[in-house]
Amino acid sequence: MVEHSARLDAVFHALSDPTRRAMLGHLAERDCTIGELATPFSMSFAGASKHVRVLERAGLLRRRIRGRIHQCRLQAERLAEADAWMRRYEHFWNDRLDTLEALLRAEDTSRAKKQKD
Amino acid sequence: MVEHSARLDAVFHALSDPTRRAMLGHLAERDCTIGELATPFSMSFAGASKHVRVLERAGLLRRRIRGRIHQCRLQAERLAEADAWMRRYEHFWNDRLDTLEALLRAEDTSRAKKQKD
DNA sequence: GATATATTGAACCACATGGTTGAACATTCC
DNA sequence: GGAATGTTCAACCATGTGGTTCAATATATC
Repeated sequence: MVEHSARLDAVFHALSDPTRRAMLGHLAERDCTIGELATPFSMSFAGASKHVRVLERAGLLRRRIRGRIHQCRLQAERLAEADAWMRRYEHFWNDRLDTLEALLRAEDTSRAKKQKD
Repeated sequence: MVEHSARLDAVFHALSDPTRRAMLGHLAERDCTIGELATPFSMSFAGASKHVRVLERAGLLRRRIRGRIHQCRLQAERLAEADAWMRRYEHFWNDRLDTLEALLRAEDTSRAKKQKD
């Protein structure tokens, strides 16, 4: 497996802040300028700019500078990497369902037996 | 939607450190004591203990104290929550494939046309 | 050229982080 | 009881974090 480690560090760190997650939410609907990303949060422009840079360094958005406007676009490949990491644990959170399913199957079997008897 | 925000903060923060991700990797294979979690990393016992607490507070592991031994078990529900959050973006990282597919289809169509001509 | 707009940079603050060390605690073993 | 084992606590350190403010830069508009 490739050495994704530092990348995952950056992505998970970027996602660990609710402001940044909300920014990604906005970017999911449409491309945004820094200003548009800043205004929903009662926060200084410079503060928002820092958050955007964290997202950018994590590879979660791409910035296109057109004149004085910085247009940001969601870039989800790194999210995919992070998701791939998480899915290695998928069967752990499905186990309860699996167990339940097994129980139901066993119940059916015993009921079928009873009917035969 | 429920207010998962603080939980997601904690989970993503916990995942943003490579040592902690590796610890989860070990826990995925078998339950471990704090000592077993600490030894693979050239790190003090107390340091490992801190990491474990971060994972515990994020709800990613459960600790069962039996005498002087603290047995840790992976608990993946919170991973599932984080994964659910990420999958809202799933179509973004599938878009490239979709686009490629569309291009291939278009190419086929135009080739078919040429053959007709 | 002057002014308004969009963004970053730099300096700062309070606080959290990842790490250490050494002492303390609790339990098990001899 | 005494010694070894497994773990945490407390204090400390260097660095990073999320936030601010104010100045600087670059572009657009009048």
